[in-house]
Amino acid sequence: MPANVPPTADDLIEPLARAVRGYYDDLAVVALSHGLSSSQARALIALREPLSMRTLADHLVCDASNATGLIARMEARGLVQRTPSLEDRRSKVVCATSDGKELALRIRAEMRTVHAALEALTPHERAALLPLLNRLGQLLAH
Amino acid sequence: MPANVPPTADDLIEPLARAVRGYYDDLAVVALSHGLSSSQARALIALREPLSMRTLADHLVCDASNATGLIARMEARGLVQRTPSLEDRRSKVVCATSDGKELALRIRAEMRTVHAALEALTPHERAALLPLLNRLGQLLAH
DNA sequence: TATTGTTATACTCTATAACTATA
DNA sequence: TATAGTTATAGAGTATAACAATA
Repeated sequence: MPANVPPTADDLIEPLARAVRGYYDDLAVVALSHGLSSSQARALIALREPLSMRTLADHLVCDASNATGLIARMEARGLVQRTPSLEDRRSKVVCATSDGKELALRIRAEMRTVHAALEALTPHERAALLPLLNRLGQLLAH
Repeated sequence: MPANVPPTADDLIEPLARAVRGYYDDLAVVALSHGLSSSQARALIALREPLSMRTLADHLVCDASNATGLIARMEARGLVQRTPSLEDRRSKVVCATSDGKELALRIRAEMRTVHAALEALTPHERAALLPLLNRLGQLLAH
């Protein structure tokens, strides 16, 4: 048995990248099966809470003009809705419709590879992983 | 203190999604700063080892015709190279050039949010996280 | 017959630039 | 002046269909 040296941040990069890629591939496949691009899936997931166009574009790390087209297509499909903001007359608020919310839930539920992976973990592993994921999520949110 | 009930797979989905999103956003921003799209960055990272066009397309979860255009643009930029396969004359092998390999390393190194997050973890947390990420990565690889 | 890679086509994603309305 | 959203435009990503070469 080697000396019990704690791993460095660099030691974690590669395993983290693999896990992330596995998750993202699953999401892309499931979203595609519902006719959603990855961007649309990300937008729909972000729209659990209503957001302004500006905030949504920031969240998607894309230009505002891109968000316009993206949301316009999703609105034409009945997944989201734009309404004028009451506070700032320049601004619009985007909400997921009931159809949109339902689709978001279904996509999340149909990510079988991810679900299977998490269920394959032992209760002990899950208990150890949860606080670490919460920590990571907090630290990674810019 | 509440009863020590181990978390279910569902309890982990949301924290996992947040962590993944943080990682992926960081990657997209850094890749963009080098003029690479997310797809190109994914391809370049996948090309640590030479792959056939077919295998690469499978890896990127996209159609083969898409891989053709993607790799053609990267080849024009000198990041990758296509050579005929010696074993199967229908097939081509894609390799990252030295420029391509260097760029992949730089992108990985410049993901400062991810690095900072991993470095903010305590040695104990890192030691606990490493085997869990390896498990997850293995389970998520389809 | 099946598979690998490509081309042609059409649509979506994305950034830049220019514009209107509002702050 | 600065900001929110849109439109126009151009280049990149993506799937479908059809094709040539090879297995």
